Amino acid sequence: MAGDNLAADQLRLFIERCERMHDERKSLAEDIRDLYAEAKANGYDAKAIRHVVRLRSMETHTRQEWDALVEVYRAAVGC
Amino acid sequence: MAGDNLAADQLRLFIERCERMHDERKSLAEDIRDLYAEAKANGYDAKAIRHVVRLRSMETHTRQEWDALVEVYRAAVGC
Amino acid sequence: MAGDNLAADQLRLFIERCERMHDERKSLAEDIRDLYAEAKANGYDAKAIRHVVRLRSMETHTRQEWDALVEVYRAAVGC
Amino acid sequence: MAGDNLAADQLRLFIERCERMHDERKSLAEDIRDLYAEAKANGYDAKAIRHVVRLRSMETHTRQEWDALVEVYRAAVGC
DNA sequence: ACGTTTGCGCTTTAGC
DNA sequence: GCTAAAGCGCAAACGT
Repeated sequence: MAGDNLAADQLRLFIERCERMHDERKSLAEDIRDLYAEAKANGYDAKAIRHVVRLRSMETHTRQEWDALVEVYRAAVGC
Repeated sequence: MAGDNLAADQLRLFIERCERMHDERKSLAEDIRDLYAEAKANGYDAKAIRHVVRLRSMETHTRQEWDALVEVYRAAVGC
Repeated sequence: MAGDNLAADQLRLFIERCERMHDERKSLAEDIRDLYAEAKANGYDAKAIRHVVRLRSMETHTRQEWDALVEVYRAAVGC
Repeated sequence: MAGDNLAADQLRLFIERCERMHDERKSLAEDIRDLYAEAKANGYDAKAIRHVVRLRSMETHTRQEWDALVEVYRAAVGC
């Protein structure tokens, strides 16, 4: 029946849209990896950059809380 | 010293480029999430779609692995 | 031939030893997860504990270098 | 204050427990590494053994995934 | 809302 | 030394 084909087509189109977006995400992840490789090639520490990016993505007060918590834990073990 | 400021500026610019790409990735993740929400709103099963998308990409990977394994075996018997 | 059987048995035993050790590792990983769950239940921040454990696993001078580097990067972006 | 010291001690003990388990895991990883080295020394192909071990565990996983997918499809058509 | 489970990306190690 | 693979941690997603 035509209605079934139509429904199947709509579902197929939806799935294909999802696949395209997943591909985009994968592609973007590769671009990010390339950027960090470029950072490394220019003498920067990629791991440290990632760390700072993560810190900056936090809200200010969240970051301050995190810093304080880590200080407490480090003090507890003396390092 | 001016050199230090220059170096710090370059580092800052690099980190900001990284941040922008991370933001893009986050934005894309939200888009994907929205797409699945739209699927759900249209009566589709988001989980099933995710499963199918994953299977399609996984089969390729499995096939590649199989091809590689066959290559190993062929090499082992020299043919 | 008996020699072939012997050789095959030895290989099989070896593979089974490998599998057992992989299982042990998996089991240990579960134990670690449980421990962090217990930490959380007692009001500790599991993520912060992981962070400190990682820092402590570094050599002292490596950790100091890491701390210094992060300070430089954080200063560059002002956070 | 004494209460603070007590709390810090408890935290320290917890972190040390975590560290011990991490050490155990690291030690086990080394044991596995040694086992593969022994395999190589005995003329076995370590890579092939790893591959076989991985395949054995993967097949189980794949079968489970397949069973789950069949369940989804059966549910979709109500049988 | 919470805990569990799963997928995804980063890190590190092994092999070439 | 570089590329490929595997372990590991984190975070989002699903069910309770």
